[in-house]
Formats: sequence, structure tokens, C-alpha cells
Amino acid sequence: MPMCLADAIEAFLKSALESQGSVVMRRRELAERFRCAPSQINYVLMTRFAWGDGYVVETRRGGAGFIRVTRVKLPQRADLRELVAELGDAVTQEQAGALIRLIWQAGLVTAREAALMMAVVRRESIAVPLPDRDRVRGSLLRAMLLEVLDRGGEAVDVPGV
Amino acid sequence: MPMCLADAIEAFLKSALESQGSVVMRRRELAERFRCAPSQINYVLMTRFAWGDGYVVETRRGGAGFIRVTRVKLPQRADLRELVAELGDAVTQEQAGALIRLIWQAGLVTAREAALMMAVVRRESIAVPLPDRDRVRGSLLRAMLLEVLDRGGEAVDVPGV
DNA sequence: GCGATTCTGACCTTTTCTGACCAAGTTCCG
DNA sequence: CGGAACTTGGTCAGAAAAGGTCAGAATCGC
Repeated sequence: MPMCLADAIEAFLKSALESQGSVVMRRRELAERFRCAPSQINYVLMTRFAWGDGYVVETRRGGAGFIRVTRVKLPQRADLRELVAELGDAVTQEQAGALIRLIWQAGLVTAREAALMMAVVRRESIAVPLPDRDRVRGSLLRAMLLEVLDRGGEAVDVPGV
Repeated sequence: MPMCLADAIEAFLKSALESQGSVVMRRRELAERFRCAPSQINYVLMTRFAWGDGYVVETRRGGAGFIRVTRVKLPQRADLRELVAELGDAVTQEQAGALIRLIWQAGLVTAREAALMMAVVRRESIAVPLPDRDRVRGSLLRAMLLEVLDRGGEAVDVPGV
């Protein structure tokens, strides 16, 4: 099994990821190093560093543009779905907070989004007396997680109410 | 990791804003310090200190001209504050949806954030029977708006629960 | 041979940055 | 006072510097 170009680039990036949690590079430079078309880099990123494989790829164009590949550790999408399914009817503020922190660390939501979710889940925000409050929190959390996990990030337009 | 000129200028200004609430400068001098065209300063102001990011930029031309950048809490926007104030204790799904759409159109939240808020506000997500549900929705909406509008978008770390 | 995978090239979008030209205050002189 | 000269910021088109996309050619494995 001779290493094809894509394999070589993949190995190079994964080796770099061993030492650090993420790699930052220039698409052009990497392409030059491997003597290939720049678009080949995109191909490797697509096929070997997909979201489902536990990687997050961020890019920026223009001057000082770059590509950053980050290894996402903890929960994979499938695991998260399981976690959501396992969420009981009632959820405490602490449980909800831990889960939100988790998906933030996994890179599935931005810091702002996580902060937004935290605000929703906070006990002062849910104007319902105990013990019903935990039940309401559970349904809210489930709704938010489904939104984030299902629609991934393709929300181009604001969906109707 | 790559810092372009705009990033450097942005960092410089934000660092200055850390200690004081606002920075006053001369466009020309700043441009000289960074060895760039003066219009580059306008570019940075446009792209990094926009209204939606929680900054207000005031300028004056002529002899004693200057540029002042002030960090501002977004609800200080009169019209928006009015809208939020008009929100009663109880908020219907339609009212909430309209407001979320508004702040999205104003560029204050991303499409994903808006979608997240919509999910929270949706009646199926709030497991409370009417007429209490509208009251709960009101408190949730207020909590989210405060989070997004007050803390602007500087949430670098996820705040604790 | 044939389908799947790999790879390239042509063309597109986004972001940054500059320079020429415009607009608004200030100062100063007659 | 009143206007010309100077000082300072604003705008905008466009060049330059990234990266993105996609159709299709080339190659691999069976």
C-alpha cells in the first residue's frame, strides 16, 4: 500500500497534531511542500479530517489567511446524541452546565453560544418553582441540543418561530 | 496565529480599552506607528469595532481632529432598549420570535444564535401549561437578551453556571 | 473493464491594504 | 468679519493575497 499524496499529507498533519492540540498552516505552503495543487489540501481535509472523525477545521482567507486543524477530544457527535437520549426528564442546573461545557470543549458550539445556553439553564432564568423547574430545564436543554446537533451549523437563515 | 496588520491594530486598541473605557487617538499618528495608510485604520474600525460588536466610534475632522472608540453596552441603543422594555411580563411565541428576528437583522447575533434562541422560545420547548408558559418565556427571553446584549461577545471563557 | 479514490486546473469569494480624491474643522491674515 | 490655507479624518475603487469549489482527468484495486 504505497502512500499516496493524500496519505502523506494526512500523516504529516496527524504527526503534527500529536505534539500539539492543533496545527495552523498556510494552504499554499503546505501544497508547495508536497508539490501539489492547493486544492489537494482541501481534499485531504475533507476526506481525512472531517467533523465526524473528531477534527474541527477553521480557515481564514485574505492576507494572513490560514487553516487550522484542531483535534476534538471528548464527545463525538454520536456519543452526544446518546447523552441527549439518556438525559432524564428532569435536569439540574449542575448537570446541564456540565453538558454545555462539554459540547463547548468539543468545539460544537462557540463560547457565545455556550454562554447563551448557560443563561437559559440558570435557575433565575426559569421562572418556575421547584420541583417543576428541573423538568422545564430538561425540555429546554433538549430543545437547544437538538437545534445545535441537528442543524449543525448550516443555519443560513433564521428559521421561523 | 498569523497576525496581519489589522489584527495588530485591533489588539493594540483593545488592549488600550482594557484599562480605560475609551481610547482617543489621531488617525494619522496611529497609521504612522503601524506604518500603514491612514485608511487602514478606518478598515480596522469598520471590521473589528463595529456597532454590532459593542463599540461606538466617534470622530472629528479638522484641526483638532480625533477618533474615539468607546466600549459600550448594546442595550444603550435607545430603540432596542425600548423594545425590550415594552416586553411585558408575559411574552407570546410570536412576540419573542419577532424580537429575535430583529436583533438578528441588526447583526447583533449570528444566525445560529438566533436559531438557538428560537428553539428556546418555541412553545414545545417550554414544558409549562398556559397561561404560565408566556411568563416563563418572558423570563427566558430576558435572560438571553441580557446575556447577548450586555456581555456583547467577549465571552472568551464559558462562564460558570 | 469499472467503480471508487485521488488529483489538478480554472474560476470564485473573502479579507486585507493602499492611494487618490473628498469633506469638515481650525487658524490666520487682510 | 470673512475667506484662504492648512490640518485632519472619510470614502471608495481596485490591487493583492489568501482560501473555496467543482467538473473532470488520472489512477488504483479488483
